[in-house]
Amino acid sequence: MVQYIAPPLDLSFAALSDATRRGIIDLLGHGDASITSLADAFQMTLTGMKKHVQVLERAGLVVTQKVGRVRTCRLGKRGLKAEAEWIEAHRKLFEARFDALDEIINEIQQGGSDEGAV
Amino acid sequence: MVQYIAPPLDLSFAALSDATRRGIIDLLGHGDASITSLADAFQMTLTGMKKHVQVLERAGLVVTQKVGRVRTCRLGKRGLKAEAEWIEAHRKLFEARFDALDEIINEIQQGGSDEGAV
DNA sequence: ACAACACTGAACTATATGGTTCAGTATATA
DNA sequence: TATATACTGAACCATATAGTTCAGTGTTGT
Repeated sequence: MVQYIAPPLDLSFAALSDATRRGIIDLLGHGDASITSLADAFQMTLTGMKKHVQVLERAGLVVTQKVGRVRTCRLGKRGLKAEAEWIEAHRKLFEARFDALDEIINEIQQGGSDEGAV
Repeated sequence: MVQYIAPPLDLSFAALSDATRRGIIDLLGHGDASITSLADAFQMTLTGMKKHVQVLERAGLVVTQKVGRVRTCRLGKRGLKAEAEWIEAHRKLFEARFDALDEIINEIQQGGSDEGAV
């Protein structure tokens, strides 16, 4: 069994940081597509589109397969699980932080000038 | 009322694509911090850390405030809502896509020639 | 055989990132 | 007042991105 090194979040978040690439994922969500059709859809040269697809591929978000002269792109099995998990975990941190702040504000408003050192 | 243009997902995903910056968010989730303390934590020059914080600030993920000579960084109120929403919506697309594939595979298998090509 | 098609690779541009050093400015402290 | 602290800005470096053009290669259709 070949060990699959999961592309780190670096690659997937970087891949998602471009609107064209998010659009590609969007489009592939509704059906597989060739490089040419993607290039048409986003008004871009074939070469330019190929680079975007490569970025998505490196991130594991898209897989491609060449049959004859056509390379077909589809969403990767990996999905967005790891990314969703990171975001959710940290969303909780954000909220916890604001709850802590609210407490401090409440304490200050109570009138007690005790150091709100959080 | 000043119109606040929400930083697009481009900026936040790009901000999250670096492990150091994800680490900063992690750290700020447990308490506010100065540039110096962050630079220490990540073994980096002050100037380098300041750039990271600026990237996070532009993305709206972190806010800073300078008091005296110390700039304190904390998590931004904006949170990760928009990012979570994008990820979740597209996670569903990924899964729907695989369900569609499974159906096709089932159909093929009904017909006999079982190419396990997935 | 030959033209059209789909992709690929190299090379080039402009800009951004991730980091540094070095030289400041402003603030706190002894 | 002098010194240390905390940050800031400019300049530099190497690499990556986002895009292009141009010149191929290999495949399909007539």
